[in-house]
Amino acid sequence: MSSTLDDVARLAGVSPATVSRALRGLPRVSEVTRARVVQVADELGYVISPSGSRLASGRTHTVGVVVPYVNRWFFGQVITGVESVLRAAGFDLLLYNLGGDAGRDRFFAEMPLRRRVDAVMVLSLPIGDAEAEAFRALRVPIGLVGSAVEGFAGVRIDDVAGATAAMRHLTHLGHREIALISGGADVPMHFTPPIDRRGAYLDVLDSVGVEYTPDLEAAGDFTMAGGEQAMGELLGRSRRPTAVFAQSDEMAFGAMRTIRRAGLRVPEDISVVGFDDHDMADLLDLTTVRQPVVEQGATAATMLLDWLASGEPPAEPAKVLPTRLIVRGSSAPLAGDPETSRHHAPRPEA
Amino acid sequence: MSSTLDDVARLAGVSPATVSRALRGLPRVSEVTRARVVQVADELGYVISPSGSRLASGRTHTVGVVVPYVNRWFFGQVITGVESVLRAAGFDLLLYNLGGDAGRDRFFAEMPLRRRVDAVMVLSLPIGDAEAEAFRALRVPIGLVGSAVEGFAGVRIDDVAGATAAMRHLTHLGHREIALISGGADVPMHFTPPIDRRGAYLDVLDSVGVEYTPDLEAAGDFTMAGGEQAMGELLGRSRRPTAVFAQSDEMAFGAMRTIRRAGLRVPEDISVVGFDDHDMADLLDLTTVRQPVVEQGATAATMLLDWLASGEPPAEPAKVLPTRLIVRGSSAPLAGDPETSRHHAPRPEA
DNA sequence: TTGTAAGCGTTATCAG
DNA sequence: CTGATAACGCTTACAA
Repeated sequence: MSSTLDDVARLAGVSPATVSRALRGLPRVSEVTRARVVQVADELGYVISPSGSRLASGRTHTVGVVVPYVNRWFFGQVITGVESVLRAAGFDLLLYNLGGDAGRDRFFAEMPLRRRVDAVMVLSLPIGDAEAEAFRALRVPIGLVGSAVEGFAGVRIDDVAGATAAMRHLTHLGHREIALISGGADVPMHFTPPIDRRGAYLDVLDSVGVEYTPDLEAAGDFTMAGGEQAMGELLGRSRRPTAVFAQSDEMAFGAMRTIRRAGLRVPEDISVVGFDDHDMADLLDLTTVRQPVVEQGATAATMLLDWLASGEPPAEPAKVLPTRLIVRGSSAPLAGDPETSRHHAPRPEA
Repeated sequence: MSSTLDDVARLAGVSPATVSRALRGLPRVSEVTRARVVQVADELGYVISPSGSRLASGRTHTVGVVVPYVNRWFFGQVITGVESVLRAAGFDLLLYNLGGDAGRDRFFAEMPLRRRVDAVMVLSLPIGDAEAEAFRALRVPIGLVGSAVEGFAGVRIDDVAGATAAMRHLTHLGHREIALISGGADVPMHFTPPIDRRGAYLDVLDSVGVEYTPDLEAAGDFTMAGGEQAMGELLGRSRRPTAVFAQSDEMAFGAMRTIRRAGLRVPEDISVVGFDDHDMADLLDLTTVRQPVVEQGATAATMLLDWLASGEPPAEPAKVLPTRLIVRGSSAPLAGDPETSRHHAPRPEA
């Protein structure tokens, strides 16, 4: 039904080998021959057969993209960045959505990418040594967003700096009773964002002479529902915080809701700061730490393709992109704090 | 480096053909032979070469998934549904993100799926005759979510019913000055959701004896920013609506923000109803029409795989999934309406 | 039930 | 600069 390289060769009056070279833009083909071949090819509507090409060359021109949850804002953004770079380079994107622990286990048990990709991009997936080893066993370039592993290409943000900015913002506003809504409980060693953000929380507290107390920490699983619940726990404890730092915007959204349901106001009673600058953060007037999400995906994909093209893994272990504190209406000076309250002007409701 | 089918054959002391049959679970292989082959195969860590298999069989075991914007809530959900079905069936998912008009044009100009997929799933993409023809030219089963085209497998919701429920809800609350925030201006013939929803708007208005006026309609492009702007236009006109029906939740979110920024309250001054039941709808206390999004993806994928397996296109032109009105706090009786106000109890803030 | 052998559509090596 | 020719790894009649 559809025409093959041999068909093109026959009609152009040259050998298949020449057609192959001509169409791929290889040297050692005279321009007149190439022109003829190209013309015949698109007269015939010739399209190369990927299977044939892959079998013969050994390269798939495909990148596997492994993502925990396609349906979460963050991953949709990263994929957008990755996709545009891959597409522009003529690579196919094979999507693997893990979607929870079951899918994750199945993935690592079967490693379905074996023999079908030239490289793999892993998006913000908590990775331990075993997982890193499983990827390494594929013997293809691996790119990471959000974590750094020796021997892989990585792009991340400076989580410490971002979280520090968020926390300093709160302490400058006079807050001292600051709660933390963290991610999950057990994060593998190579997935540092939750650890780094928590570390910054502790350090900033320490820098203003406040002692850490577990009473002011709750886990929110990086989801809205988790944030909602975590905030519930926090409000149920003895000391009510005057501010909350959530490790992600979605958790912050959940927390804001719980606060309001409890009859309290944001920011008058409790200030809330998130992390990400989610699409909805502006709408909900949430103070947050903006990170370049699409760009992380694009940058990581670019590094991966460079690696593929050069054969050399990237020199730098992980590229670090900047974050920026975006102050909105969900954070305000501590009520009655003499130091800061005179700077405070009321903001319009979102 | 990695072992081939021939390696397995040699070690198992059988022919390559037998290995092929044994590993694929085909009949006409004795159980003892199959057992031996399987054992040798995983001793060797044998993994089939997709390229070889594809070239020989002509089937790619891959489905191309074409999506307008991966980073929008709706599409992330649909992809999740599609992915789980494909993965379970052992199919690969090749992702094509159009990401706007430029990408869309490039896609249709190049049709990069040619020769690389067994079937295509098109997610809520506005499709005209030309596009439908382009897909048909691939000569593979095509699945659609959100539109119906003759000869394609389709899954959609009853947009008329959904929008009617939303509009009736508003008219029952006493509203008569109801604005519509519609999608884009130019929707191709085969992409009916915006048309159907608008039709329902007109019909319900008509059923209560209200005449349509363009003053009460604005386009929001199915985005939050678009909804924000559309609401701005509506408020700038002579007649201020007492209620707004937005064709998507994201547009509704934007509209709510504009309303509040204008110093008005939702629902006291203006009721707002959306469409989708977006993750954030509950948080923002938005009355909306819930549609089963993940399930639409899963159902469409299932139909597509059935078609692929049987060779028969689905009998029914498009499967229709139900919607359901979810009443939350963003809609309330028309202020001062004697008919309905006695039923109204105040709701807690979100 | 199993084996033989001819492809499938490219690429790549090596002559010419 | 161009052409034979041998892979690449598997599937699938067709035979046995």
